[in-house]
Amino acid sequence: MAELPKRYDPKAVEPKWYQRWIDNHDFVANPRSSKLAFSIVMPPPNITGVLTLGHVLNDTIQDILARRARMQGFKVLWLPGTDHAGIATQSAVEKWLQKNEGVTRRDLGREEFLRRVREWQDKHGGIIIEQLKRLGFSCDWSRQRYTLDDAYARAVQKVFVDLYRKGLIYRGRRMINWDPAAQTALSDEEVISKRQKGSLYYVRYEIVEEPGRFLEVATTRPETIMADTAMAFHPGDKRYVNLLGKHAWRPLAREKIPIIADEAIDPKFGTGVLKVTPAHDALDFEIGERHNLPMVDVLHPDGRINCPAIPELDGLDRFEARKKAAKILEEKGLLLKEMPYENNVGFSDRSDVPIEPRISEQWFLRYPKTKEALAVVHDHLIRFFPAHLEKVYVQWLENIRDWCISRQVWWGHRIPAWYRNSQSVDAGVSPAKAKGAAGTAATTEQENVRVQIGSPGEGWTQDPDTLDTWFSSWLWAYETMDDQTRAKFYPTSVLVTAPDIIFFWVARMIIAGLEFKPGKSESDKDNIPFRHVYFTGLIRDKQGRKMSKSLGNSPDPLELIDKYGADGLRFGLMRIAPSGQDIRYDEKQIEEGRNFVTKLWNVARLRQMHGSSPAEPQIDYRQLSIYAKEVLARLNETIDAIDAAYRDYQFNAVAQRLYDFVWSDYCDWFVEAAKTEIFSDDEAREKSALAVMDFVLSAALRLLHPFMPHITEELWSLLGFGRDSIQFAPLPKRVALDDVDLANKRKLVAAIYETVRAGRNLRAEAKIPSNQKAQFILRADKEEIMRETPTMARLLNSEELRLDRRYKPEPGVPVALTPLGELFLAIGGADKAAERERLDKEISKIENQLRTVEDKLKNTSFVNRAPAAVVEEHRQRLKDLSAQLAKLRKAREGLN
RNA sequence: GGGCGGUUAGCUCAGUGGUAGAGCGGCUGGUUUACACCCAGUAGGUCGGAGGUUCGAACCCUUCACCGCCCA
Repeated sequence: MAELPKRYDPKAVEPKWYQRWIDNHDFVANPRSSKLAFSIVMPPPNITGVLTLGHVLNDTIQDILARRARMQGFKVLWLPGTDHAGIATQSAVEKWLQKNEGVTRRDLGREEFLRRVREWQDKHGGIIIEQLKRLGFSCDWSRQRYTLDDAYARAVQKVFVDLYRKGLIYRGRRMINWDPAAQTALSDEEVISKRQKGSLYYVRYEIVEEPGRFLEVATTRPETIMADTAMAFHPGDKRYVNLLGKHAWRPLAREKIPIIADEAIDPKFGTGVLKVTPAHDALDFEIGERHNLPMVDVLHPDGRINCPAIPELDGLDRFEARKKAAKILEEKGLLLKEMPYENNVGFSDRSDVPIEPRISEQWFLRYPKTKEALAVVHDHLIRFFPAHLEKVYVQWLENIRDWCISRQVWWGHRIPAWYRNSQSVDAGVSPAKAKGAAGTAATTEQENVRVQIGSPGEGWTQDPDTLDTWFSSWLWAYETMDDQTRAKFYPTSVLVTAPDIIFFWVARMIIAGLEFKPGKSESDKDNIPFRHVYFTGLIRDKQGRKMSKSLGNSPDPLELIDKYGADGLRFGLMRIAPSGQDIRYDEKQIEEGRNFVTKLWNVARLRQMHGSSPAEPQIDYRQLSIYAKEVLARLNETIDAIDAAYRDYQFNAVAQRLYDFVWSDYCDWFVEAAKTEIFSDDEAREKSALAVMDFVLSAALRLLHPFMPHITEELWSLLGFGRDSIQFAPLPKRVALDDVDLANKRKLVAAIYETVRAGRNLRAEAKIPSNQKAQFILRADKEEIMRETPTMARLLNSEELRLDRRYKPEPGVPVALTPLGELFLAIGGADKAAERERLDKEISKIENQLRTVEDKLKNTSFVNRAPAAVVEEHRQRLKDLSAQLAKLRKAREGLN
């Protein structure tokens, strides 16, 4: 067997194994397999995207689940793919075109622009997939899908047509969220409300019927005054009742507008009077509908003012116009005051600019199956981890509103609606067209509109708009699978995603599954898209800020892989990923992951230096040292703890347990103790120790494989464990440790390790350098430790550990109390003063502990009411502490 | 305004009723034949504040403060 290189080199090892796994088709899911199915669909990254730490976190968790399931004997499908990301991709390409060719998409025209996007997609779309592969992810790449695949696109169109025929999709003229930067409508979910500092302007409107009398209004948006079509107050507001039915002069674009009363007005806000601007505010729109007010739109789609009547404002950007309008009012003496003001403004999740509420004709979906979607989560057909996110989901579903699904974007799934007259086709972009009443399915179901896949024939023009990207990705859980695959792998086992897309994606996928029923029966159980949803945390920087491109605080995972290896990055990240909480990222933690990988490598090297390992390590229970029994018992505990943590998706707990077991239990204690045997002349003992090393190492590699696939495969292969890939090796089971004496043996080991710690402390206190051998004497009366003294001496780095039950130390010889007896550090010329000080410190520590226990036991209600076992435990502690104290005091007296 | 998380060592976080923990960082000593990406030792905490329940509270309850998220 080749010697292991002194250093582990992930750069050489990781690509080698990944290529081999791919060549062997190890990740391909065969739907005809007789094994039980385990499946995950990967949340598809955007084709515009590059790999972020968020992807690493998310997809590493999926890989861990997939790899563990393979080892548990499941047939695993992990289905990858990408998302066309309508607005994001279109914006990216538009930006690129503007920068490099100085042209807009309208300059190019729809066909040419789409050709350019596809070009761009072919060049950039695969980048993130290749990046994912560097992390060792075990996706079935033969099944890679794209939301614009032909079959997938047909499915999206079919779903649209079906929902339309069911009357759930309709076209309507409604108040929507308009993104003036991207120039498209958005759904409610894509609007993020942010606290904004601005001004509250107090404006005077003169009463038409009572010249000289004014109505005062507080508004944050003076630039929309030209669109006011009424003034309104609360019907119960006594200040204004006498004005009802009269009129006010609109101060900009001067015109008479009625004064009305409406319940929706908050009499406590501002002056209690509202300027009603139905075309530019959702609440005002409702008021306008109730009072049959005209709607005046004074904004261009890009957010500039559209009001030729006022040349000073016409064409100005809305925010410049706001200041300008205030100035004009001030000059007219109609601006009373301007107060600093903070309010919530809706921002576009896409462009990060303030949204304009705007009347526009769009396509909407009335969500089906909302009750069922609530029930499947409530009844735990679908479980959320962490569970508290169920409440967020419930809250959204209970207040659900129709989904605006059309986008004024060219890149995406074009809406399969056709119009007979091409002039009425500019849907959405111009709010002035389509003058019909508020739309319903009935109004759109005219002979001039057809909803179907493919053109009805000549004279028909397709709707120019595309569908919200989420209207395609809500089918991702099953439209990515062919029939056979679906029969085997749907519903999927678990979805791993971030909590910020719980509405965008998770909830909508559940609804889609329940509505379209892709499962093998009609029952909800067979049609839910996944059984579990695990929500990861969001990764923040050291200061707790979100990772963002603009802050530049987002590290490049590829650089991290170069520095620390994919396994190091994966493990480091997993160890700090608590369930349901955000993650503070610090590169130090990735470094620790790398260090752990190195530790594993080195302990394997040590093993390998002592000869080859058998393919299937066996242990002979009768030959086991007490240290071996201890480490095997700890292995059992680790296996149990890991199982429990996996059940709750506590990946950080799994990682931490493995880290502690390998580093502390195995390397620091067992291996060090076993060196006595490994280096001994007794061949049987050496063989037994090496067998235990192999046994535990083999188990640890398998337990670690899902977290760090490359190095575990490399070591599995180099050490010759098993003939096949570790990927399909069964996970280790608990070792049968049926020694009736196990508890006593473990107690002895604990006492020995405790004694070693005490001795090391004595050395350090006595300032004996680590490289200098020391002499210890244990004043003990336990025969059973006789044969353990060589091991203890090794662990203490001492020449020897002498047992002497009658040992009489010179005054000043440092002593420590251990569970095995008094341990003396034999040094010449002991420093009496230092020892005195050390003992005094020790004595007062014990005295304090003793006092606490005594006080408790003196408390009769404690003794009477606490469980007997607890009281007994305290009594025992009292005994132990008293004995220790007596010994310490005796040692201290000798120094007087 | 409603809802949900969080507040434990300098930092990042475990700990869900019975003696406060880990890693990192700090300090001390060390190239001990697996590992300086390491080994050994060590300092450091009135568990956000105040009440309550209990023999006993970091943990359960109430309330307040601060930080974060979601929804209006």
